[in-house]
Amino acid sequence: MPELPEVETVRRGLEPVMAGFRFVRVTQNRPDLRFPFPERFVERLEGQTITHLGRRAKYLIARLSSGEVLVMHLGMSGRFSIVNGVRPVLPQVGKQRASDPRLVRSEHGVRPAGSDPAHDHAVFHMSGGAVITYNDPRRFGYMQLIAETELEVHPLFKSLGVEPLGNALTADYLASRANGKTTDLKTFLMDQRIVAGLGNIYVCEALHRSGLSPCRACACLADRKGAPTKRAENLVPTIRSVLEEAIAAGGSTLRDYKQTDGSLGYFQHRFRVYGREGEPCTRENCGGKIKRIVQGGRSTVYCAKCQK
DNA sequence: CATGCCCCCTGCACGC
DNA sequence: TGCGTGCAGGGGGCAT
Repeated sequence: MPELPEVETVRRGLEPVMAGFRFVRVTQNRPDLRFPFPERFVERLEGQTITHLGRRAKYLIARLSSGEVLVMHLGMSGRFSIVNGVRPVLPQVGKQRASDPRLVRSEHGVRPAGSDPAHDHAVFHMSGGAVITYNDPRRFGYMQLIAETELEVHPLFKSLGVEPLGNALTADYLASRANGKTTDLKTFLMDQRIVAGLGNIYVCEALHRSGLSPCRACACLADRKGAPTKRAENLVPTIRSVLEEAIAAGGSTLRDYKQTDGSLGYFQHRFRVYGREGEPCTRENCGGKIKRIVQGGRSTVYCAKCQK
């Protein structure tokens, strides 16, 4: 699920129940996700107040009163869900319970439909009453505790590129980073050391909107003198607008629900290439056909007719 | 230092 | 119905 717009959507969902509140109780249900949970994870969180909940690239960053920051990455399938301190009301135990459509049976017993307790890896009970559950079937996500003073030099952050929605993303910047490189444009934009927060979907969408082929050499963003080309000038606002539209739409929901309150993002309905392999190009009067190729081990979808 | 490939893990859609 | 295959929003680590 999560590229920058999804992570930002999650951040906005969590902020009202995390920022300014204290971890009253923390439950850690397994030793590791992608990496082991930090040493004494529960102890280092319980009692701490979150003074700020921010985002850098695809990371959520909770600043703690202890001087540490809790860094959370959602990987491919990580999700947070919030229950506001009240247990969901379940119907009576008995015959009618088994047939209640709000409930399902699983190896974990009868549980609310849509819940997935097998992959609830951490639970935060906040002082405001919210119960925040981190669920991640694939466990590509992770959490780290880092001293706030070391955040910028930490290996996770020190080589991150610019925020695509910040002032640092300019045509000049792209040109200077792309100049002389032989990488293709798609892989270049996916590289978190260049632009931090873009992922497969939004790179494909931005390239289609800007009419640029993902196969083109990224060096096309700079001219012979290293100055930005028209392509670079065009690409920057396109990247921004795709991300901004996606955030405004609550991100994209690909499989089940995604936002912290369980509601759906709906930007996926505005994908112009992603998930449209084999379909006619969505560009007015193009008439091309959207195809899928593999670049850097990841799928790229694009229209070879209107993306040059 | 840069690039390419494999891998982590689970679930789901698809074809037979 | 059941099974095998391929694919999925990310990115670390290793060989070259």
